[in-house]
Amino acid sequence: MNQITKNDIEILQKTTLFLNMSEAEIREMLDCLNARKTTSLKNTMLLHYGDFCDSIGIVLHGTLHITREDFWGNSTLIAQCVPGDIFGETYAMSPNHIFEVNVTAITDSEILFLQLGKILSVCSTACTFHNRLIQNLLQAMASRNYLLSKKIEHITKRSTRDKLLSYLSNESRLAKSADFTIPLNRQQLADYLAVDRSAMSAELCRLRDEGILSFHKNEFHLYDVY
Amino acid sequence: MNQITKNDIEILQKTTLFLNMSEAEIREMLDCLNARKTTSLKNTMLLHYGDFCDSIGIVLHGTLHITREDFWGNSTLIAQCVPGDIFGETYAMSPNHIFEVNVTAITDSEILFLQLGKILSVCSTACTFHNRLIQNLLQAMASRNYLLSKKIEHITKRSTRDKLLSYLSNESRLAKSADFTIPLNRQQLADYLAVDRSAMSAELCRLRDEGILSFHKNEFHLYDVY
DNA sequence: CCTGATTTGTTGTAAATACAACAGAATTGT
DNA sequence: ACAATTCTGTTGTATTTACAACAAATCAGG
Repeated sequence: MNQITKNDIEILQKTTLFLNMSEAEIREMLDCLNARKTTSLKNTMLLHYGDFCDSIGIVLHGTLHITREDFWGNSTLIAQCVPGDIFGETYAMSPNHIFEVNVTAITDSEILFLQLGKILSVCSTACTFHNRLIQNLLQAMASRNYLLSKKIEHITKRSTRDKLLSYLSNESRLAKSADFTIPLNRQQLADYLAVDRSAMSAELCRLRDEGILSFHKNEFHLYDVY
Repeated sequence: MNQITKNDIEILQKTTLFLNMSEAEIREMLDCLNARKTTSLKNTMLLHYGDFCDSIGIVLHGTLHITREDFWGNSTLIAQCVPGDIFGETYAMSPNHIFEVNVTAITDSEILFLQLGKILSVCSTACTFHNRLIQNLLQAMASRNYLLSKKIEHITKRSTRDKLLSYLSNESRLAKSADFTIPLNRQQLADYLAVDRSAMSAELCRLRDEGILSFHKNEFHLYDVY
């Protein structure tokens, strides 16, 4: 079993799950959660489709790719996980605990696994932070849910134009202002909205020319016209 | 305060949250969760963007529409809720508890609200089913998460063809067979994949003609060709 | 069995999008 | 300051998709 370092703890302290807990508190929790720290070398698959999985993973170092293969064997990237990210909680919470994606380390990586069953049952040592942890886990899942719903909302729109307006409208709302800065560059935005970058770029300019919005780099402004 | 009827309990018993609990157990829980049953008349908005919301809703009767308005005031349907469905858990679990969508009763409806804070803190009466409820809530959120992720996976594909193959490939996997029946008709599938029905129908036939799959009504078969 | 309603497939056309290739702007590292 | 690299916008073309309108098939009820 690998030792959990002070550095690891610092990473955990930045995760939703252990936010604002002290090192001592976290170490107590890890004990209680039957934490296992594992290492995966570059380009090795650490979790496979069909694996039994009752634990959630937290990336400590490195980068993981979550992928899925279709009927014909074509692989698609679903998510990329970097230090601090949680993965597998959906499958760990599913009734049969069967993992339905592949997880591959694309660099040498360290991952911490926490046994979810231990989180759910009140632990015998009745550690003080148990409730906090449950609350944090629920919050993390709610937050993921929120992000997924938002993405679906944008991506479901039929045209590139409507996808852009849906996304920008939401960013404006977040900023509570018609002026706002988006955190994605053009390529990232195109990937997020599942459209072609150059076509999207052209559409943005059309929206600008029609006086619906204006932008300079990543700063946008929406005009209240109708 | 409206009375919770035996009929209401029967609906609750079919929800993920209270699955397999007895009437007595549920009534004890409801007390502990500060449950409020409310009535909404047809076409009234019962929750608004910006409302404070620390409770999750369960539909007992009627139909609700969850919608969102964009910057310019255009409204989009996000989800439809029918008896047994849970809603609002994402916002109830968010840090600031601010509701970001609108909920409208489109028929006369009855809704049960459960105060989420009560779920999270171990209740003073230490009711036996508290842990079960937390576990069920986590499972419900995981399950929603799973569905959202799946949808994103399909819908992110650039062409109608790839969306179809992604969806059908997954259904085949669920059925553990190259033969399977899908639970959606053509219009529903088109809506789910965010494409035009007739274009999708045409694409399905093209896939059939190319020998990639075959179908009869909602029964499909995928061919293992390359 | 018949009728009307619903679902599914078909086709042509207009519109939107992807794709490819490139030019200019901005950024980074030296 | 310069070169190399990345990012963004532009344009033309081929492809894909939406849309509309309709035909065929299927379904539901009387």
